[in-house]
Amino acid sequence: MPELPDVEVFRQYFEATSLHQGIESAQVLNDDVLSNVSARQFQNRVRNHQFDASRRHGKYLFVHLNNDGWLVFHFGMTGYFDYFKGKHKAPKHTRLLFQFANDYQLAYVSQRKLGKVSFVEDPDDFLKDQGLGPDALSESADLTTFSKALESTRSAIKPALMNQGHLAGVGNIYSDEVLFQAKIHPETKANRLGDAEVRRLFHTLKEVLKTAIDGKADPEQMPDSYLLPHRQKGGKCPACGGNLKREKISGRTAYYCPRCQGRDK
DNA sequence: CCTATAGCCTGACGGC
DNA sequence: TGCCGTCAGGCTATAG
Repeated sequence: MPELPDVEVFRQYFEATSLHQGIESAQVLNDDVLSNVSARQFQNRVRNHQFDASRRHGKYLFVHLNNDGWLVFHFGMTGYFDYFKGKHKAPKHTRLLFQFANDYQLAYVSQRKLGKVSFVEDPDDFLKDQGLGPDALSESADLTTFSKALESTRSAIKPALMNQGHLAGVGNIYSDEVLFQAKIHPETKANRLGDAEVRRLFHTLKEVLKTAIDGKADPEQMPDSYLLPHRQKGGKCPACGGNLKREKISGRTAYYCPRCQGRDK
């Protein structure tokens, strides 16, 4: 699930539920998801402290602890948070569980364990180490940067948009959505796009991500003109009604409308 | 250097 | 019902 819009919604959820709450304890139900700390270290650093700030960059969520240091959540393909009242059972595949003083708990759930949680002193150092580009919705992800990134690669536009080193936050689903809205074929070579197309793509990208966040990253809440709710086998193009095409592009499943999204490669 | 591909991990779904 | 293959909104290490 988690691309930029999803993670932004997780961040808002985290802020609304888990900020400024005394953490009485934390459980590590599966330490596969911890990347640079042991279960014991994790529990010790969290216990009797509070989360007091959050920040998102691309698909990463940073939460600050009031005793210094940040916890970094990455959600992989199947991660999410669930905040619930103490007595209830934690969801299946809960890997980490925070117990708050108000008798609520926050679960970090990750079915496939492709996500990771770690501790960092400085988020900016972490981002640099990961080689991440600017967050797709930030000011520093401007047209010039975007355009340079696309010129620098010979790959297809879809994987170029998903390259976190160029621009952080766009994944498989939203790259399809952005290309559909911009009416660009996903296999078009990134460095062959004309100036006008690059500009259109850039504005579409920002627009789609913002719209998705406004709709809580919920396909049901997307505008009728969006591909997302139709992105399934047998899906029809919301613009022309034609059959959507499903194809593997650099290892990932792409959906697009062959009629609306030209086929100039 | 670059880009493309297999592998990680677990479960859901469809076909036989 | 059971078994098997395929697929899944991410990233990394490795191969070419």
